[in-house]
Amino acid sequence: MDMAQEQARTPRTTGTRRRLTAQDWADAALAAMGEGGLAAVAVEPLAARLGTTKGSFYWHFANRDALIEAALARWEEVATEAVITKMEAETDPERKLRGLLDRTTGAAGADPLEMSLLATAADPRVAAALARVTERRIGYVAALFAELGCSETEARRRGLLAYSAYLGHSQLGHAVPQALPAGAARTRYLDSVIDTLLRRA
Amino acid sequence: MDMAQEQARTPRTTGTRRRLTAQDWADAALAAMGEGGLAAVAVEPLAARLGTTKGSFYWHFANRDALIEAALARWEEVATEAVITKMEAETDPERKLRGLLDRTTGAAGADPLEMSLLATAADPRVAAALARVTERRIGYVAALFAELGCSETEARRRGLLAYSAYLGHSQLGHAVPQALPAGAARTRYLDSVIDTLLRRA
DNA sequence: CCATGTCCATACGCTACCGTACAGTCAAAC
DNA sequence: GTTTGACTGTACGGTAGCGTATGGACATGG
Repeated sequence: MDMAQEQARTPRTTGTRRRLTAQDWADAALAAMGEGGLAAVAVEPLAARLGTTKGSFYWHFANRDALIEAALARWEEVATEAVITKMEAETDPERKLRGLLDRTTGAAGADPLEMSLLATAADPRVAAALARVTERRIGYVAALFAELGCSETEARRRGLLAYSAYLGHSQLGHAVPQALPAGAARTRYLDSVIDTLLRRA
Repeated sequence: MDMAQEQARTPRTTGTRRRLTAQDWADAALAAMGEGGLAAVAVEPLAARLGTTKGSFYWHFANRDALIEAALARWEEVATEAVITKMEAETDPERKLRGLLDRTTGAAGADPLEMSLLATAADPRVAAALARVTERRIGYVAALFAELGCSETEARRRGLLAYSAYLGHSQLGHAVPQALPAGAARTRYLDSVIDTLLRRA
């Protein structure tokens, strides 16, 4: 998700050259990670991209690891709630599900950052963040199925299947987009998926 | 998947210290990639792991890129057909599907190498290999649904959904295994998934 | 106007890895 | 037994990135 929303958090020194905050670095780290994986979270390249130098970085962080940790914390805080809270405008659970699927399989659905994180689960910090976010999401979807009349275990099953399908779809959108239907076919496909998931709810 | 099957391809010098082939390097590269991603495909560490030195490597390959290319080619050749050919023992398409799901969501389902490759789709060579393998697999599953009486487009849709679910499941198995049911619950879950995917076939 | 604390720039040493050069080894062919 | 060619070891130079040290710059409060 959309980072860099509140840009005027520091007094914002007149107009010469703005000073950076730790969050600026964390956001840049997430962006880099989305593009080139964890390995791309490298201090010097990031500094270049931010138009500054390592001197700045090592003021805000003890080392590269601290940056990674901060970036993960920021992601965790933002990644889950972003979509879910937007969905809460709707009340009908079926429409919520549909909205979720639409939103998460759209352009932003193939979020390269999440793909990177999933591929970096060997790192225990990443794994921990992923575990929390995943549980939150699956739980949310399962709750929707429960609202639609499924038993607890059935709701969990369907939530898991739905979330798996979403993850796989994202992977495909990211790595093999030509395998996915586009345009009108995409809509028909999503309809059919919803239909399959909801049948005999 | 399972490499190093034919180990006696070279005359296999008596018993002192065996010499390496290009394939040995390619297999080692795939192994390393499964563990640490593309970045872990590094000549010197691989040499150490193989108990040799760079001198050997640069005899067999022009450079690191050539190794990566060879490793991808080897993966592509092996990854798709392995499971599919095993499935062909069965004749009933529904049982084939079930077998596929069982096999691919088992222990080997969370193949870290595939996860790594999916995360490295930014590399055009990786993307090309993935595209071919993915198309082959989805096509195969879609053909099964067609055998079960689906129309062409419906079969493709279900094949895509099934493959997406498989990919997502693999991701979860790899990154957040505790989110997946285990033991008997796993069997019940897979049953329910098959059931969902096949309904009104 | 100076002092102080915050933030950044620059220079440095260190390590890991890439790729090259070249000398050495060792089995097989003759 | 020598030669030959496939293979390996070692030493070297180059680059990228980490982390440290230290000296500014610059705003703000005294």
